[in-house]
Amino acid sequence: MIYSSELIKGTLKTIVLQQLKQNGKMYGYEITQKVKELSKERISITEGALYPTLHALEAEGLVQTETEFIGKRIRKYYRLTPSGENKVLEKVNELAEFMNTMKFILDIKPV
Amino acid sequence: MIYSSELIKGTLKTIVLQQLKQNGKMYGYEITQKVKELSKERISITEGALYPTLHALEAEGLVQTETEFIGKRIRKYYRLTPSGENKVLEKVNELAEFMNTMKFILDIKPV
DNA sequence: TCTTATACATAATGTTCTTATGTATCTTTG
DNA sequence: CAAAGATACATAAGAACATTATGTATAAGA
Repeated sequence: MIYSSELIKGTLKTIVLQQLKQNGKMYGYEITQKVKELSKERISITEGALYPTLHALEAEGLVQTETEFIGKRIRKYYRLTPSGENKVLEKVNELAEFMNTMKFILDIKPV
Repeated sequence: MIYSSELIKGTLKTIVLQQLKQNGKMYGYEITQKVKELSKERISITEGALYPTLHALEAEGLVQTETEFIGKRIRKYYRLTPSGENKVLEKVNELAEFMNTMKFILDIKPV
């Protein structure tokens, strides 16, 4: 079952930042594949969503980039800046608390 | 701490439907107050978000309304239709699974 | 050689929220 | 008793963020 896209809304930045935290440096396409794999095909990050998000994170100073050439093909790596390191902790904590609140409100039993 | 609004995105319909399931019938303002109370002030549903959502749920046939007068003031009660009863189960299950997937991806430890 | 995968990016569009505004009644407080 | 705040509905303009479509280009596999 693929999660309906509206659920991803609001969590995309957090997912991206946490992936960068866990893996040091990653390029865009790699992030989409990693998230697809981790979610067992249930979360697909579209390119139209990912790239603007990465550019926004860079503009906010939360990530920095380095460009590499693999043969002739460009590859743009992203990694967290120090302020990105702080931000990811905040974002993940907030989401964790939000999910607990939602479980309470929706009366969802632990598995 | 108030949850940043982007987290609510995509979960509002589910929250509203589940409230109606738990409480039988409710009016709009009552839903905002109940959710505020349950979330310990951390989730505020704005009227600009709530009323269009309720109207959309009605247009989709998931809820039906009955209007009451309290003195001279109107009060519009919403309750689930049979198809709304099915939908709320779907939506809550999907959200529960999504949250489990997110916990896994974000490496969030159980409390 | 053709298709699929890799890899970036942007633009038009759609959805859904926030913020602002509007109307009106009821209750509390100085 | 007048003003302020709470109750209760609703809509419109604007912002935010995603989808879908499109574009460019290289690499790998059938």
